[in-house]
Amino acid sequence: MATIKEIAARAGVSIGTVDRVLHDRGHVAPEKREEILRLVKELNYRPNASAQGLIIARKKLRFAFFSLDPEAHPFFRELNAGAKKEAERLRQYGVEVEFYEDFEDRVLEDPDSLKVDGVAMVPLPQFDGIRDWAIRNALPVVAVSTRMDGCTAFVGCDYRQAGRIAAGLTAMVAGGKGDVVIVSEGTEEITSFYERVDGFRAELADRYPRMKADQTCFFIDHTVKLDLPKKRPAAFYLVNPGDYSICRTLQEHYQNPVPIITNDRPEECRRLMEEGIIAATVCQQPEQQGSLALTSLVDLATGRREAAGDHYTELSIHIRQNI
Amino acid sequence: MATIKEIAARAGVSIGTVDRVLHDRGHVAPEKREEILRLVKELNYRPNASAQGLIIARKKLRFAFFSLDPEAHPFFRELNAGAKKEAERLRQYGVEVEFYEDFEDRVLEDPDSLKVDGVAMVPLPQFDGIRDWAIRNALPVVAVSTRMDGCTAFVGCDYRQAGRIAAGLTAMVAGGKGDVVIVSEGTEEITSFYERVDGFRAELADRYPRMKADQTCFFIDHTVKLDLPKKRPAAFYLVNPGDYSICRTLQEHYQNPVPIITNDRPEECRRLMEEGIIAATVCQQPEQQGSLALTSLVDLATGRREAAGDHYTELSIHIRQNI
DNA sequence: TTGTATGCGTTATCAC
DNA sequence: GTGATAACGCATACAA
Repeated sequence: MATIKEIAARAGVSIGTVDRVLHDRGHVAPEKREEILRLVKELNYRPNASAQGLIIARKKLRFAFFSLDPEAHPFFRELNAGAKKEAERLRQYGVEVEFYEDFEDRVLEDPDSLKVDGVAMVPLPQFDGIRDWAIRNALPVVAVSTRMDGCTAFVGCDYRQAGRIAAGLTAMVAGGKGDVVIVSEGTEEITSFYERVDGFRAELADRYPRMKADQTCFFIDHTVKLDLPKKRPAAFYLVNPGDYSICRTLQEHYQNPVPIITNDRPEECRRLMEEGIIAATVCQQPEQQGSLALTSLVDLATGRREAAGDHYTELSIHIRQNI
Repeated sequence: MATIKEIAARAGVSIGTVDRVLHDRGHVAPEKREEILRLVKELNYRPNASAQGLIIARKKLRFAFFSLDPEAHPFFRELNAGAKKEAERLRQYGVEVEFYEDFEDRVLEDPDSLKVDGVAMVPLPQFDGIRDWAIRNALPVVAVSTRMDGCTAFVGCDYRQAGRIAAGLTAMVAGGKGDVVIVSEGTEEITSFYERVDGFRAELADRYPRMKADQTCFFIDHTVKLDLPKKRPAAFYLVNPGDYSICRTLQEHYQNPVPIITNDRPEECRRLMEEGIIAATVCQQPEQQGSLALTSLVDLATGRREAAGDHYTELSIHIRQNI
């Protein structure tokens, strides 16, 4: 591998001059500049990543990760786990990460006490203060799982596509025809809900003309029973449930069990797949989202502007054979 | 982050002494040793990865990757691409990788001309000479995609599990009952073939008593037609095809198209999924295999013995909505 | 048994 | 406009 030293030697200059050319800092004679750039190309020079890492380490970068306790929703267990694993890896490069998973934390009222070079957060109203503070201080802000105004980068999945994939799976289990009932917890239509449903219906309309999903049942504490249609549907699409045990209720409602397609796969979901109650699930890789949020922050804080923008995690399909 | 220097300062010794303790090289007074270990724990010391990378870079590691031209099988296109991408990344850490994709290469007859610190290879008889040479010279050998005697590590998927997943998908499209016909190219029963079929049948036997897959049809140039049963099967399981266009032949053979489940997803397979001819495929992440083979080699060559053994890539499911 | 010096490749500062 | 040099954290050879 070519080094800066080698290029300097060949060009008959010092490493300082090479460095100035590489970083476009001027103060270099045009002909020397040309010669150096020629050598860079010829030797296919790439800066040594370890050496650069050592330089970055002396910046002593610190970041804050705002999320929620897994009790709020199983999604956060995996998200936080992924972020913490990545934080441990980044620690080996001299980067530190603080985690806030609690609305009670006093940092929320006193953002100035945060001594960090950037923040990642799940967009929740409680964190708006932190976000605004970060934007005012020109610090990078990464939104995780849902988009947010004013953020530097977004890490999450394409919920519409997730809905489309769920539709494809539903068609598989239903033989490409019949009525699908959409089931969801609570009543509020959050982004992850309506984008998935939107994609789901769009895919049915585009590719499965013999299927439809007109009815939506919301439940709280399994009271979904009341709303279920008399006629056995071809499948259920269970959108972002916090509590998967609703599946048992759905399972027992008709003579023949109705196949269930759902999203994500926390522990409870895995068990139900194992039992054959959930036919398939579409996952958004929450652990990867946690990890990616932090690596994006590092990239942004070290001036890699290409880290700004959207980062989509892959959507994976799981059935009982690849839980 | 704590550094060796900080630990040395706190323990009242020099960094040389701390280093000797960390690497268990002896020649340290017991009480100093204890104190240093205590501090390491207390400060949760982790060596800086960039600094270590800089040390590794001066070893000027070189590896050789033996594979085949994509013409031999589409699998190699993705495998090689993944390996080359990783090689480019490793180059930033001062590691160089040579690629051999040709049986004609004269290195195969003269392994001693290889100046490398380890090799990765797809286990093919043509590479046996290289493998034996590497073993004689105590160099790490990584087998990719198929296991091999004498290798230090294996990178690939669990073909039996792949077969089981394919069975699960087949059951989904077939409604959990009916006869499945297994279709495969050529006549030779290579590992990837029989392990997948083995897993496929085992899964049907374990979980889908109303299904079976007794018949296997081998084809060369679409002559499979001759062997297909009169009665329309519930599904086809197309095992490791080099040429996916056989799907069109299968597709047209019966009045109603029979759903096809297959493995892997090179370009040709993606197109057929797009058209709705292939219902689903189980993929072994060939790109990740290429990448992982090289990172494992680096780990082995730098003394991380835990890199020895088996590395399984994830098995992913793809349908037309997540091609 | 212990400490010191050197170098890895890059960045950045400073003197000329 | 240019070059010399220190520093990042670690490993190691060598001196004491």
